[in-house]
Amino acid sequence: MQVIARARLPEETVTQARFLLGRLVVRRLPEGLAAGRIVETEAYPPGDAALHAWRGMTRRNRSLFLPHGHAYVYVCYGTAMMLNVSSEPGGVGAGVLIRALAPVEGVALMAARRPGAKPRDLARGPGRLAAALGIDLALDGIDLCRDGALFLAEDGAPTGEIGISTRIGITRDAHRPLRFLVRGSPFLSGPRHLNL
DNA sequence: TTGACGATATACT
DNA sequence: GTATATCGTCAAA
Repeated sequence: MQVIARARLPEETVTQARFLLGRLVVRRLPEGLAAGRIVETEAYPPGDAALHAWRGMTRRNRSLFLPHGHAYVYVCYGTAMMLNVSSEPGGVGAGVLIRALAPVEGVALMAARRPGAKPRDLARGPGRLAAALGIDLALDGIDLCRDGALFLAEDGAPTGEIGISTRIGITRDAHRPLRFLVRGSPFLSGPRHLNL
């Protein structure tokens, strides 16, 4: 398992969203290591009306304007935390939402943070994934291309076939095919008919 | 299996 | 006051 260096991570938003499929999100918790393989992402490229940075920088979305490979963590609907990877050069403001993980390591640690959840549901959905890995606002803005509390890694495993669909839960620019997924994964969120 | 609903942080009208 | 990149719970079918 190797940390993904910034030079290896694609800068362009859609390219990065596809690249991240099959890669690992690694979290260092006090109790130990927890990691999951990314099976679902959504791209929010520059100019997209559903992108938080669309109307400019605010205190919440400022991490989107960091150079590609930094974490943008925010609270959605007051209760769920969302993990994004910033994309594009510094100052542009764009990112990729991580929507679902296949648990790989530290499954017991994730289960402890998601009481009552079935193994398949541990990190199925952006809010669930963040809860399972103990991701909170303290991690907003950290560099995901360096070994630390939270980072991206790869282990050379084949990604599998990639499927494409419209994004979930948005209204503006809802028709754009910017959701990417690993076909056939049991850990995908969203309605089945979108997971082809 | 599907659909409605409330919780509630942040931004915008 | 209204909208939102969600989730868990509950009820009906």
